[in-house]
This record gives sequence, C-alpha cells and structure tokens, in this order.
Amino acid sequence: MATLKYSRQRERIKDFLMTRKDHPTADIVYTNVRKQDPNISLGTVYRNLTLLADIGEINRLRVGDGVDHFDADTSPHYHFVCTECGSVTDLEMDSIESIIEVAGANFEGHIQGHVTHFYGTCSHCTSISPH
Amino acid sequence: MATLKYSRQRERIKDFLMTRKDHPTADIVYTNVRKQDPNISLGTVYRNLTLLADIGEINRLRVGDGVDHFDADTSPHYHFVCTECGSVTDLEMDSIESIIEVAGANFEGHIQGHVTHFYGTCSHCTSISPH
DNA sequence: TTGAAAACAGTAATTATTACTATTTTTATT
DNA sequence: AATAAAAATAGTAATAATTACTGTTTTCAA
Repeated sequence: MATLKYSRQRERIKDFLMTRKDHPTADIVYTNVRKQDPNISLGTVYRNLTLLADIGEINRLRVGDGVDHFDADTSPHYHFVCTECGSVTDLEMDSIESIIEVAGANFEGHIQGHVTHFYGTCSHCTSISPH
Repeated sequence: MATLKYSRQRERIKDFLMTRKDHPTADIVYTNVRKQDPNISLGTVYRNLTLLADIGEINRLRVGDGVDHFDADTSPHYHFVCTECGSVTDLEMDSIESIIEVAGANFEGHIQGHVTHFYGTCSHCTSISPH
C-alpha cells in the first residue's frame, strides 16, 4: 500500500466535512471547498473522499437516492432520510447492534456488519405540508 | 393515474423474477427474458421493473453496490450481501421491526419505515477463500 | 538538493438509468 | 368484427454520478 503524502486539498475536504452535520454529496463538497481553493477539481474531491473513506476517517453513506453522501462522524450512529426533501440527518437513538445476532442465528455465512437507515417525513416537512 | 394495459413483456419480466431467489439486476432480467422474447428492449425492462415496483408487485433493493436489484418476494424479509462475491441472498430471521420504535423515541419527525441489510462473507466464499 | 512517489487539474470514458419518438398493441365501444 | 384512443413498445439519445487517464506539480525521505 502506497504511503500517504500530505495534500492541502485533502485537508480542506476533511475540514469542510467536519463542519457539516448534513452529510453532503461529493458535488456539494466540491462547490464549497472551491470557495477556499478555486482550482480544486471534482476528480480530486472524489478521489480524496474515497481515500478518506477507505482509511476510515470518514464514512460513505448510501441511502438509496442514487448519490453518495459523506459523514466525518465515524462513531456508530444511524441516519434518517426524509422522503419529501431528501435531507439526511443523524438519529439520536439507543444501539440496535443486537440485530446482528438476530440475523446470524440461522445463517451459515459470517455477518460482519449491517446498514440501517430510517425513512419518513422530517419535522420540517411535516409542518409545511398539510395532509 | 393511467389504467394498466396487458403487456406480454411485463408478464415475462414478472414471471422470470418469480423464478429467482438471487435478486437479479435489470441487466440480468434483460438478458434472461430475451431468451424467450428476443426483441424486448432494455428500456422496456427498466420501465416495467419500475412500474411493478411502484404498484407493489415487486421490490427494488438498493444494497449499496450501485446497481438496483429486484425481488418478486414482497413479504417482509431481510437481505445479506456478500462483500466477496456480491451475491444478495434472503435471510431467515426473526422480525426486527421494533427498531422503528427505538429510532422514533427521540425523534421529532415521522418515521415510516427502514431499510436494513447485512453484509459479510457468505458460506460459499468462507469455504473457498482461506485466511 | 534531488528524485521517486504521490497527488493534482483537466478531460475523457464508463455505467446505470431515464427520456424521447415513431410505431405497434391493447381494449372498451360500437 | 371494426375502430379509435390510450398504453406500451423498440430503438435510440440523453443524463448523471462516478471513475480512469495523462501530463504536470507537489511532497518528503535520503
């Protein structure tokens, strides 16, 4: 595995992601980091997001909307996806890690992890859309 | 909403899907249905898979590999994704529906559902790959 | 100071999927 | 059975997110 070298672009991508709690997409990272670093290319954003996810410094979220979201908070937690506005937010909730044991009970392979996200209507969309 | 008209292509797509337990992608449906219906187009497969999913006759599975999978079994159940071979299989397990209550406990919006899939190494890949 | 490895910007290519259009099929009504 | 409007089709073009490629620049250990 190649040794990592410092990159200003990578640092700014990580720094930006740490300021956000809304799990931005690569494109949103790109348009924002470009404010500080106008010459950064979209390919560099994608490459570094993938690299950071591979080394575990960030998480890649696939919530089923066809676009990858990224999260600088790598502590175990779950996400809520609003089917009205598409927002992705953190959920404060007790651990449900025990579902891995439930799933593994009658299974012959080896379960290493799970992906769970919840969907519905967020509080903002509940208040603005009647019915 | 437009009234549905019969389509031989749609029937064959659904019939094929019902024979499979491995949650094929649109492309796999296409190559297989083409054996019976050599002139069917890929667009027709996509359109009908989307239509069947919309009316609830099949389910669209997004397991994070960038490709949609389809499942003719619409009864509630969970899936396992092998990170080695990419296979998607059904999991025989007790209900974990109660996680919705856990998630909703401190949440101001309205949770309607959840998506959970488990990943790891399937029994086949465990036996063939040493280490 | 230097040079190999890593990273970059910019662009092209890929992949899955959706949209468009002219033609064919379905089906309710005559 | 004939008809005609709506739905569906085949075939193709377009889109969108992401990855790959290439020549140049940056990093950093020796």
